[in-house]
Amino acid sequence: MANRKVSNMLALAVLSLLNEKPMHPYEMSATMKQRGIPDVIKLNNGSLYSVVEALLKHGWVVPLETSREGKHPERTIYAPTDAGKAEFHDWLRELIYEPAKEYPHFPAALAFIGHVSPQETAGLLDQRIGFIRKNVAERRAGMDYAASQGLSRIFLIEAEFIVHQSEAELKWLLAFKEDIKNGRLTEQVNGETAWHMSVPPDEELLP
Amino acid sequence: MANRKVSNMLALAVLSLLNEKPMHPYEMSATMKQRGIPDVIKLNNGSLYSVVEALLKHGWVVPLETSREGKHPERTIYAPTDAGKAEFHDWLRELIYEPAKEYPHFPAALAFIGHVSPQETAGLLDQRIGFIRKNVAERRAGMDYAASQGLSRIFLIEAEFIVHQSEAELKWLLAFKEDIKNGRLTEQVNGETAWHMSVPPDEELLP
DNA sequence: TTTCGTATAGTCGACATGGACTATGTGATG
DNA sequence: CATCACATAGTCCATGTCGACTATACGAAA
Repeated sequence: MANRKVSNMLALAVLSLLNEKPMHPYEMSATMKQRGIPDVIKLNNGSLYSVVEALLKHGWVVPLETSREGKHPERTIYAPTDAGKAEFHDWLRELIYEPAKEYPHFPAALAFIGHVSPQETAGLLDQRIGFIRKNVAERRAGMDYAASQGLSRIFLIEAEFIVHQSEAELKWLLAFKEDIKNGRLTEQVNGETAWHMSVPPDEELLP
Repeated sequence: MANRKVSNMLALAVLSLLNEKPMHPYEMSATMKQRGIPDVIKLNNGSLYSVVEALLKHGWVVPLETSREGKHPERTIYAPTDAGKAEFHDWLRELIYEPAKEYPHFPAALAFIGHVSPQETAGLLDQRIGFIRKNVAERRAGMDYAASQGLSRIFLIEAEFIVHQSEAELKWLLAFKEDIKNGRLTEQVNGETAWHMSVPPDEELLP
């Protein structure tokens, strides 16, 4: 993947918004909130301003004018440069066609699940299942409401994806729990149910 | 979720390794690589040393001894404290039962897909599908090899999860492509196929 | 025998991140 | 009618992160 000079995903959102019309950072923030962007891109004040600063430094945006309203701090309104527009289009396409190398926490934690007993693991998985079901229900409700207001499906497509992946995770969690309960991953060690943990003698695991 | 004093997942791996036996950072790094940890936790030199430093500062680990081999730099061997062991167990459990709030790139990019034409999107999705199929095949091969060497399934459980989620994504990508091709998301705008993009008049999208 | 790749072991510094903070105006609430 | 919460607009800075770099040793290839 190309090494983006500004890699924070907030910058993608900023470029997208400026492609619609010039804005000052605070308006970007408000617009993003209204559109639910913070559900998929971590938004916080400090990062937004420093990301805009970075975009400026690399010539993707330029200040158009600065104004002030009453005694509020001064506002700087930014517009995208041609290079900024090109960067946006190129970056967006790359994000779609090339899977990013990411490190979600859950699979990482699974790598150490041997440190938790099978019974306790089953209980923890139950709690996770509860949380995810709740998240899915909430997201579904939000989607239904937005659709009922006349918003096209294409604007909700990222929520569709997230719900789909969450449901896949639910399926996997239930199957994993079943495998624990049915003893397909465990053995009896002096009366206790423990993970079946055999390791090749030489640890020759790198083909 | 509890605010971990050291939140980098590398720290979890470090604590896990030190729970087995005291080590110096370079040995941790080598052991992690041998076990395939870098597939699920981003490992890099600089981060490892600063994470160990942070663990030390917060009292999760202590230096046991420092030694040197020839003219190589000095090595500091660390051991976990009781607090460090407790932190490890608590953190690991939390990661299992509570879904983390994460921001993967793909759904974020989907939120801006309106900026790419339906036809081009279909092409990009095809490329993504190709990449993911390749990743799945490679991971499967690695799992099969490890299993053939006698490694228990529980040590491969994170790879199982990742493959499962990747296959779910593939399914979704194919369905999305179908919806584009069948015109379930598009309309004709002066001869061109474009996304159907209606927005409620008032943008009253926050219930 | 020089050079190349790789293992050993760790340091450094530029940049990114995000929580906390400043300061003002305004509508609501008790 | 005081104060509380929230909107407006942005700054600051302690930490965290990670690529690049240092320096030594050693076997193999050229």
